Amino acid sequence: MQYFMAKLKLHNLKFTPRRIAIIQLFLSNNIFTPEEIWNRLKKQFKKCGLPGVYRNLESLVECGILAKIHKIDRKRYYGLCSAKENIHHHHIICLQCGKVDDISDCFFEKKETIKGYKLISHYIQLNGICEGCLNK
Amino acid sequence: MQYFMAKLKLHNLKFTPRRIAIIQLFLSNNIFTPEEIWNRLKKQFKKCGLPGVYRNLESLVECGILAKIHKIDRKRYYGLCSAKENIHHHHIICLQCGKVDDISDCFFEKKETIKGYKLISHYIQLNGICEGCLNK
DNA sequence: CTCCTAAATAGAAATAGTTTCTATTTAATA
DNA sequence: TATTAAATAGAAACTATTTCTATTTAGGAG
Repeated sequence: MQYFMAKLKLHNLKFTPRRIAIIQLFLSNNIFTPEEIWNRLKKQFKKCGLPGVYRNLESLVECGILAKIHKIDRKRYYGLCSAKENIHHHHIICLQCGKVDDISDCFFEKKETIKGYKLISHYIQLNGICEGCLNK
Repeated sequence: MQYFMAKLKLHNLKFTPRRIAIIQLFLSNNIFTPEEIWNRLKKQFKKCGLPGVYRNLESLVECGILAKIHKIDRKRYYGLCSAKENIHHHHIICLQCGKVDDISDCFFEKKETIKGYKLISHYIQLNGICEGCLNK
């Protein structure tokens, strides 16, 4: 928790009960949609607004604690991001348990051009089954 | 146009004026959101519904004429897909003119596992500046 | 410990993007 | 030309997300 507190502080964000609860939910290493987070928070806090959840998830991304995960269902997912800040990396998620891991080995990072295009940015999302789930 | 007609036929889709118009818009090689397509179609057809545009774009993807393009702005984009059907490929888009090209050279295609995860699927979106725009 | 201020919050309402539904029309075969 | 599956418009519903306003709170300064 100290680690997260430091990250928040670095970005002038406060260490609120709401945020502690959100971070704790993510410590399971699962990915969640804003609504899933909201449903869980409502059990802990009798007052709890969905817009607040959206805001918190976004600020946690800003300070590098969470990462946005894109799936085909057009919902937003978030997961813990363990990579050092500002280091180019992507994420692989386990389709079974929702676990997220960082992938720093990126084919496109060094490429300057591809098919005549000057590469500016890219987005990679990997989906798989994690070791734990494979061994079940 | 013959080419597209054949693709549509293969999927039991009709060659309607609406679809011809949509395909023609994409022949510029640009990417468009459903709403952008709709705005352009409204000039040609006095009656024209947005749901119909959505349906058409989806069916054109189904038969391999268009590809879905993902950008960060949470809107749906579509672009012409020139790749042969069922061939694993990704897309690179020009951030300046919106041109789309296919990338068949994929680093992850042969990889079976990565970081202990058994790879199931992946999504790659490349953004760059095309040769034409670079030379301007 | 108390005051202060920027940041966080709830809740209501608005917005944006997309989908569903129903009735009508049309393309492309027989 | 008749037939029928597919395509359509338009209205309405729906879902995810954002904006707005007023109130509350965390955490540093004194």
